[in-house]
Amino acid sequence: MNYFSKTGYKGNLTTRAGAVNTPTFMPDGTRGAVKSLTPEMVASTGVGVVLANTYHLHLQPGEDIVAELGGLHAFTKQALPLLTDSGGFQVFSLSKINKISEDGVTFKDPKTGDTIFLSPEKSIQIQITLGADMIVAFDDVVSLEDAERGRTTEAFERTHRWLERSLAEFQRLTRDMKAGERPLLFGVVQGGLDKNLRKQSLEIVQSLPVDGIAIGGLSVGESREEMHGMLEYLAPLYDTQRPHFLLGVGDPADIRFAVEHGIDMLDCVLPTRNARHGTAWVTGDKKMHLTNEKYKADSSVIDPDCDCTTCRTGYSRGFLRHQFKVSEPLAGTLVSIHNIRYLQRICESYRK
RNA sequence: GCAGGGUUAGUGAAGCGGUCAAACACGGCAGACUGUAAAUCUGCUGGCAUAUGCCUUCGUAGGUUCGAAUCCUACACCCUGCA
Repeated sequence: MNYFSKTGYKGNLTTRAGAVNTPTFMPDGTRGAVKSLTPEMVASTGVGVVLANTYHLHLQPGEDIVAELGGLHAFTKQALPLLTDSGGFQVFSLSKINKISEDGVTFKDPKTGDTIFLSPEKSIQIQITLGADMIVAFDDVVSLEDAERGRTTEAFERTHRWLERSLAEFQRLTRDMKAGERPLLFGVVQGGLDKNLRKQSLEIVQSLPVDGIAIGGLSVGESREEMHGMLEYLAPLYDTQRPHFLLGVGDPADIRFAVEHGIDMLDCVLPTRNARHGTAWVTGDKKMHLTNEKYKADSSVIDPDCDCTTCRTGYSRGFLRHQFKVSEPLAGTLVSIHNIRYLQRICESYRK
């Protein structure tokens, strides 16, 4: 029943900022903060790692400023181990404003007019300068539409070439670091919904001296069956000596499925975005729309079985609904705490 | 008292003879959101059936017209000038 015990990472994840129990859900603090939460609030949810994003922090305020202010931990006042995403996802999510070449990707921000260039080397440099404890190789993520146009193979191949470049740059920059000071590098597996490509990609990534394996290119709009099918297919192929990080997943049912199929780490914007939009998860993985009229005079907490700070403090559904209706940011904050805790509890339930 | 302007769905506000159950905004209701261009976006929002349909609405009461939220008359209330 507990597939995790058979395929999951065997040891605790050890980073230079401390050990992390797995499986673990990691909230996204894209621009250096988990939206609407203080580091104390984030810590109260029991999470072990917080993410930040290379693309966003490079654009603003710039990694040099972050470094000047003491690095990501000091800058964000976040003591928990930090993981930066490479900016590879922005190749997908900002595909309308970027241009991909073998060398790297050029982004043109339509708002600021800024042009930024990201390459495997550049992404690793930024992440090292930011001071993250775990970093991710710069990959080429394809959208479903692009996959239909046959870009999957191109992105798959490029991701591996870029991984070798990322790894070389990583080794160059960390050469003089002591073992305990060196951040961990994750390579990314691509291949779209093609099992053959996925298998090859996993073998290539696992053949390299990376510290962890990330599964990318899922949860980009494919069906749940397709995503689960791929996770099920990859599960027996994992090297259990290294942690497996499923990028961008998120939904309680997907987290359960992923963890039961050998995934050790997951990150997602869903708990915080849904929270800001008024949706909480409750026992049974059900969604609760707190803005619904039926909660107007509801004195119960979001989920009586939840041990998050929001539920334990006793904030009522009626109060939360009211704060949402009057657009008070506090509502999103309180529900973010609840949702992150909900996902973390799922992960904790799989730990031995 | 005289002259002029106004009264439109929960609110604000378009419309000024037919294609008007009536733009748009807000509010209301419901939903979506998966490595954050997302405190965002989508649908519905007179009533009843809900697929095309029917019924009652545009201050009130009459009238003109094949046809009125739109034109005319009277009345009610509000605003601005002059008394």
